[in-house]
Order: sequence, then structure tokens, then C-alpha cells
Amino acid sequence: MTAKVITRYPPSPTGFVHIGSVRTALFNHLFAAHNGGEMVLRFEDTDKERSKREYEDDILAGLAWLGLPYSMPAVARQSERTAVYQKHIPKLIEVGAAYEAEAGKDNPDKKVVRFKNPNVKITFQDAVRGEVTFDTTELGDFVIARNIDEPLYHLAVVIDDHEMGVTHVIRGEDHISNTPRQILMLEALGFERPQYAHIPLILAPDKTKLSKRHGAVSVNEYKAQGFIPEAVLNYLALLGWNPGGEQELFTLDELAKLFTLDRVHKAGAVFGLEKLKWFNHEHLKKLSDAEYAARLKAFSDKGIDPRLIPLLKERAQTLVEAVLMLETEFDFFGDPSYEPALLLQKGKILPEVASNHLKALTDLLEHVPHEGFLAAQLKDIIWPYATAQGRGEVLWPLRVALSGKEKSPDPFAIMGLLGKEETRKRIAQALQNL
RNA sequence: GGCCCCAUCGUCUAAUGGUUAGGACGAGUGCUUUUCAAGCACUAAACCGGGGUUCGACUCCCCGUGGGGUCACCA
Repeated sequence: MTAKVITRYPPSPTGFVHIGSVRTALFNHLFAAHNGGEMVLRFEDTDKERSKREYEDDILAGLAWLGLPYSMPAVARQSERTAVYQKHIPKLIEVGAAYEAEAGKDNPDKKVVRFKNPNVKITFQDAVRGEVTFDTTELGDFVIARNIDEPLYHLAVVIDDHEMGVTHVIRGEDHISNTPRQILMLEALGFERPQYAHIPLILAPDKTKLSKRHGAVSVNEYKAQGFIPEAVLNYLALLGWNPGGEQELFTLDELAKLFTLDRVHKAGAVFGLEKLKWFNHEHLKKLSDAEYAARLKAFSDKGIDPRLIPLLKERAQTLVEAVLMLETEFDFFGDPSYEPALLLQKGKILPEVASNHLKALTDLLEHVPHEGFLAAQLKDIIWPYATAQGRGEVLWPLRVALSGKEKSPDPFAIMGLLGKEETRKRIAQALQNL
């Protein structure tokens, strides 16, 4: 059939890896994976002032965290690819497609390279937008290189994409107006035109391009907030793309199987944290208990009782939230201390009533063997009594006696975790407090 | 402003000429093991406007309007 599909992810290492940039990488990966191809990565660091190694590391770490695969050419930094560019820039001048010109008044000795604009209309097929036409006349003879061997962004892109065998250029919509000038250069160089696809931008709630001023924008921040890659990927994939149908939860592999460019949207999509949280919770629930505990370790070095994991899974939307719960409503293993009035639900329950119920419960629990002291069975035993006597008046004092807290998991779960001895102790203590 | 792109509930979206315009997040209400969550049920919520084309338009065309992107020796 046709040549192997090669997509590209060319970040410029001038900042921490942006969520929009990651979405572009994701789409490039999904398309490549869907077609049995691969995504190549290169660093566009021709801006030497702003490019930094720490940002490169950050980008690579981000991809690793997300689990997005890529390949890299032997020389991946544009700043180190001078030899490659030297093959092509003089050629452009030789064939008359470009010329050297004075840099400007402030720099009389310096010579830049300008592209000789043929002033034509350029039409290209965009995989998501269809036919797009630009008049390149307004571009003038634009500068394509700082000097004979230092190309500027547009030229470097064209040469690198060609050298790396890129077949599909999938990038943000903000690049759509750059496309005609890149096509101009690519034609002058005699390169084949790749397939273009301009994907919609990720927008902030005010509908403008998402940027730092809108808050968390780096994937690191999401990682630090306790989001997991499965959820981030799933959420991002569905921003501006949709496989049709009503399924929303997907793994990366499932997404790759379904991904096609013709289902990519044309309009920008607003990034919504609430829905991301929902995706995170859903994916968190799908982890095994062991895996959940392992991920939690990155946020808390305290050992946690494995029996707590199912409860956390049910409640926490993020891992940070889980840690927080462990420190608050789930922190009931230590000595519970509380205002005795809390036992009475702020005066709603009479002291005699509460203590009668607690005494009755003590008797009920007396017959339960240690081995049978489990949440489900305790519920079976206590439930009929609570129902007969009034659930609120029975269960509230019990829950407070056990947890000492205004909010906590239900009393049966807590008793199961504490065990018979501790449960008896706490109920006795509550009786004394009354 | 020039050029280019876009337009379904508040948000993410389904629908590809014929649906009571569907789902999800969020919101509200109720139920539940009467705390907090979770869960479940229900409710409110959208085709930007105007012209065409057509027996029939959310879907096709045109014009408005609105929004966005881009106009560097940044990428």
C-alpha cells in the first residue's frame, strides 16, 4: 500500500509542557497508532534565548507519565541540525527561490535570507477542514533564515518534516495560516506535500486560547493535583474529537482503534475541570486496590490500611483528595476525641435515648464473634434494631462514638475496620461521655 | 483592521434531509444504610438570525451576526 504513516510532535522547549500541546501529541499518536505508524519527536529550539534543557526534560517526562510512545531521530534538536539545513538553504538561493538581504538599518553587516515570494494563491486539502485557500501575496518576501545556516521556524519545519519522512502534519488550528508559506518553501525545495490536519484549539472558559493566565495549564500541575494519566488522556481525546455513540470511558488502546481525522471537530472546545474530575474518578475506580495504593504512595508516604482503599475509591475524585480524606474523615484509628454534644446531633437527640441505644447495641454486639465482626454482618445484626427504634437516633450516636467526627463513612464500615475490642471500648467511652 | 477558520443545552458532545433533537459533566429535586460522599430516579436546559434549495431542513447554499486564530530576524 502506501508508505508508513509518520506523524510528528515538535514542541519548542520554552516552557513546561502545556495541556494543549499534550492534546496535539495525543492526536498525533492516536492517528499514527491507528494506522500502524509512529510519531517522531524533535525539539524546535531555534529560539536559543528561550529554549532550555529543563523544559526538554519536562516534555519527555510528561510523555512518559502519559505513556505516549514516540521515536526520536539521532539529532533531535534543531539547534544541532545545522549540517542538515546547510544542504538546503544554499540550494534555495541557487535556484533563485531565495536571496540574501540586508538585515536592517541597525545591523548593516548582517545578512538574512529572504524567500522570493511568487505571489500566488495556495490551496491545500485539510483533513479536518477540507479545501483551504490563501493568497500569499500579503506575506511579501518573508525572512526564512537568520543567516545562511540558521533557518527560522518555518523553514526548519519544512526541512525537518521532509528529512524525517513525515506523512501527516497534525497540529493546532493556530498554525493554519502558516501552512501556505510552508507549502511555498516546500515546493521550492522540491519536497512532497504532507497531508495536513489542523485540529481545534483548547479554549479557556472565556473562549480564548488556553494559556497560563487561565490557571493550571501544565500537565505537571494536573499530575500534582492527583489526576491520573488514563483520565487525562481520555478527557483530552474527547475534546474536539468523538467516535460517535454514547460511550465515554476509553483506554488509550481503544481510542487508537477508533481514531480517525474525519471525526475531528472544527470548532474549539472549552476545557472543563469538572468533567476531567469525573473522568479521573471513573478511571480511579477501575484501578485494582493494589494499583490504587501504589499510585497513592506518590502523594503520601504513610502506610495505609488496604481495607480503606475501596472506600477511598468510592469517594475521592483525585489522589490528592484521597490523601486529604485519609487525614480527616478516614482518620479514625487514633483516639477519637470529640465534644460530647456531638453524640446528640447538636441537641436533636435526648441524652437518655442515645445512651439507651448505645447500651442496647453493646448487648447486641456482645454475641458477635471476632471472626464475624465484618461490616456486612454487623449491618445485618444492627439494622433491624435501628429500623425499629428510629435509624437516626440509633445510628448517629453510634457513628460519632466510633469516629468522633461530624462526617465519616458509615458506622458498619468503621466497626469492621476497628474490630470488636476497639468498638466496644469506644461505645463504652461514649456512654461515659454522656 | 486585512486574511483565514468556526457556530447544537452553562460545558463536552450525538445527529450526516424525515428523531418527542439523544448522551455525559455540572445544577435542581427526591429516594436510599436519615453524617459526608457515592449510588439510583426524576426535572430544568440547545439547533445564533434571515433568506433560499427541497415534499421536508440542525443537517445543503447565500447573506448577516457573533466568536476565535493569525498577521516577527517567536515557535
